[in-house]
This record gives sequence, C-alpha cells and structure tokens, in this order.
Amino acid sequence: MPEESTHKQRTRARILDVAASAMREHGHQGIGVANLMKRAGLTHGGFYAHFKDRDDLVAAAVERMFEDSKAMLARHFRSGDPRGSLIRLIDYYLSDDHRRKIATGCPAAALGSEAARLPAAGREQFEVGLAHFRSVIRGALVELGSDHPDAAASSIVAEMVGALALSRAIADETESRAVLQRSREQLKQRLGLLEQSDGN
Amino acid sequence: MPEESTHKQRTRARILDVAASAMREHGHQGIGVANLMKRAGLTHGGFYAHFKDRDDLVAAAVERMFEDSKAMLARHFRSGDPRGSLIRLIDYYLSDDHRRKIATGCPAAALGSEAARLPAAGREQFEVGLAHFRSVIRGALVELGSDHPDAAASSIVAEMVGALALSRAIADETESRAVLQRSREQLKQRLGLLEQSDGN
DNA sequence: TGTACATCAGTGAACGCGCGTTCACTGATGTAC
DNA sequence: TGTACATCAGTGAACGCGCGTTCACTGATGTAC
Repeated sequence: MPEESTHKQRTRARILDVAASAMREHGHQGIGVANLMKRAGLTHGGFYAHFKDRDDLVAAAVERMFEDSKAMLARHFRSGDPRGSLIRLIDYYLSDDHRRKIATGCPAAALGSEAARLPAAGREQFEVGLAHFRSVIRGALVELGSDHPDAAASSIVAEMVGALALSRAIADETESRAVLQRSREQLKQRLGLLEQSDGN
Repeated sequence: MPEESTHKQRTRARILDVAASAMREHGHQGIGVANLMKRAGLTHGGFYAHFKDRDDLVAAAVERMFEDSKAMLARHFRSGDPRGSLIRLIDYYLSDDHRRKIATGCPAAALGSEAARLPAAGREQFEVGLAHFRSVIRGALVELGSDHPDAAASSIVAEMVGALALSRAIADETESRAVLQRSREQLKQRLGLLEQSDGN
C-alpha cells in the first residue's frame, strides 16, 4: 500500500515536472492536458486521478516551479557571507545560462507579466514564491547593514526579473546579452559590491 | 474612393484598438478572432479583409500598443527639462493608476514575459517599441550628464517594467502599492532626483 | 505455496465547445452615361 | 436628374482541429486464506 502510494506520488511528481517546465517555456496557456500527459508518458484520461481540474494543476505547477527557485537561491546563499551570496546570485540570475534555461529557470521571469491572469490558486502560489525570493534578498541586505532592506530588496527583485524577461524578448544575441550585463553592473554598483569583488 | 478607403482604414483601426487593449489585458492568446470582431461590432468572417492571419494581427496590435507607449512618453518628456521629465515618468509609470490601467498601459509590462513567445513579427514589433522606450530615457540621461547612459537606461527600464508587472501579480492592495512605491523611491534616489524635487 | 479476490492507476473512446480559417453571398455606396 | 452597373466591406454557414472533461473499462499488484 505505501509502495502503491509512492508509485502514484512519483507519477504525480513526473506530471508536475513536465508541467512546470512546459508552462515556463510556453506560458500557462501554452500546454494542454493531452500533450502534457503524453510528455509524461501517460494518456490524457489519467490526468484526473491526480488533479481536480486544469486550474488545480496550474497551482501545483507554479508551486513546483518555485521549488526550483528556492533551490537556486539556496545554491548561491551561504550564511555569514551576504556580500558573496548577492554577487553569486546576481551573476547567475543575470547570466546567459539562466537566460537560455527558461524551462528550469526563475518562474517570476518566465511568468511575470501573465501572473496576474493566472487562475486564482496559481496566482496565490506565485505570490508566495515571489515573497520568498524577496525575503532571501532582504535577509542578505539586513546582514550587510542596509538602511532600507525592504525597499532595496523589492527594487532588486524588480530589476532582475524585468531584465531577464526583457533580455529573452530580444532576438539579437549581442543586445540580449548587453541587457543582462548592464543590469549586473548597475546592481552591483548600487549595492557597493564592485570594489570588494575586484579586490579579491 | 478615398472616402471608401478611409472607412476601411477606420474599421481596421477599430479592430486594432480592441485587440491592443484585449491582448494587454488577457495576453496575446487570451482573445480569439470571433470574440475580437464581436467587440469591434463586426462578424468574424470580415477579419480576413483586414489581416492576412492571426499572427499578422498580433504584430499590428503590438505596434499599436507601443503607439500608446510613445504618447505616454511624449506626455511626460519636455525638451530642456530632463530631470523633471524623468521624475514625471517615474511617478506615472509606477503609479496605482498605471497599475490598474493594464489595457491602455505599457505593453512591455503587460506582455514582458510572453514577448519571447510571440509570433515572430509580433516579437519584432515588441523589440522596436522597447528600443524606443529605452532611447527616450537614455536621451534624458545624456542631457543630465550621466556617465553610463546606456547602462542606466537599460537598468531603469528593467526595474520599471519588472516592478509594474510584479505589482499587478500581487492581490493584496497594500503590498502591491508598496512594490511600486519602493521602486519609485529607489529609482529617484539612484538618479539623484530626490533632493532637487524636494527642494522645489 | 497456490488460488481467489479487491483495489485502483492508468486507458481510450466519446462529449460539447471554441478555435482559426474559407468562401459563396449580400447590400450599401460611388461611377457612368 | 435618373437608371444600370461595378466595387468591395462585411456576413454567416461550414470546415477540421485541439481543447478540457467524463466514464466504463482493463490489467497489474497486494492481500486473504
């Protein structure tokens, strides 16, 4: 019985992995139930053994995406080193690698402008995930002794999400990279991270 | 004959107005041909007298949206007053009013994260419009004697677009407003616009 | 150990619906004489 | 000025298709005795 339930849970996780990737890549309207199930190696009828309806899937998929986001943050943040953590995050978040990997990258950048139109439960998950993102950055800013950690964290998240989303909209490779490079530089400069990282 | 062609052009403009509003509000997948034509007071069959296919409409609608964007920029910018122009733009772009008026507001914030998935011609129009947005801000920064007008303009656009899109994703009114308010403050501070506007 | 039975994850045909697109047509308007 | 005709913007029925969802079913697995 626990063996059985584990099997079902694994299947559900597989469907969610596919959905979380496909929705970041094609938008939340960009993948249908039949196509999704096929990619997970199943037939469409089985979908409703795992989810109440499509809106339920969207909510679970958004939650799943932000698990990747949390893991990404955890990878870059080390306690006791807020400066290094922020530098590592900025360099990765605004990298060509992250720009290319939309299917596994930050959901805020992949879905930012359509988050407001997500089914209610999905939008709520987005809000929760976004709040976590902001709070991690805020934590590092507090450690750094920032005067306005809330305002700065909010502003930094806005610029990172905006820059990544817009860089993906630009077809010209050079210009697309330039958008990321400029925000990397500007962010580090206004956080006073440039001198230190050069000094090392 | 010129009377006739004017009539047809007016009809086309009406369809585009509806499309440009609806696509900002519901995403570019969020409105169908039949529904669109109905809102324009026509039947769906007539659509193809005005557009080759739906992708052609999307491109024209994106171009149409950025005309609103240009008008908005022109409204806030006055030659010879780069400082005042930037303050007016920041205050309007990151206002509650603009946040609410998604159907007539900035297309970059409304479609930012889905711009990369737009049909090719539509994505190109997005790119053109975005470049204009950046260049207007760059112009003001040059007038102000900015050291890195390209980098600063790119960074400012990213933060404004990101902050507006994310604020719209947040259901809680207070928090949604706070996101805008924080970016308004941070942007003015890093552009050195705070003291001057207080001084007046 | 071997047979009978219950469970339930997953199958696949079928549904009603809205999509983008085509096309034969209508009927108002502008022109020719 | 009045009639006949051409133009063409817009109509609406029809198409094939993919959508989300339902449901009777199959067949592998785990349990009971």
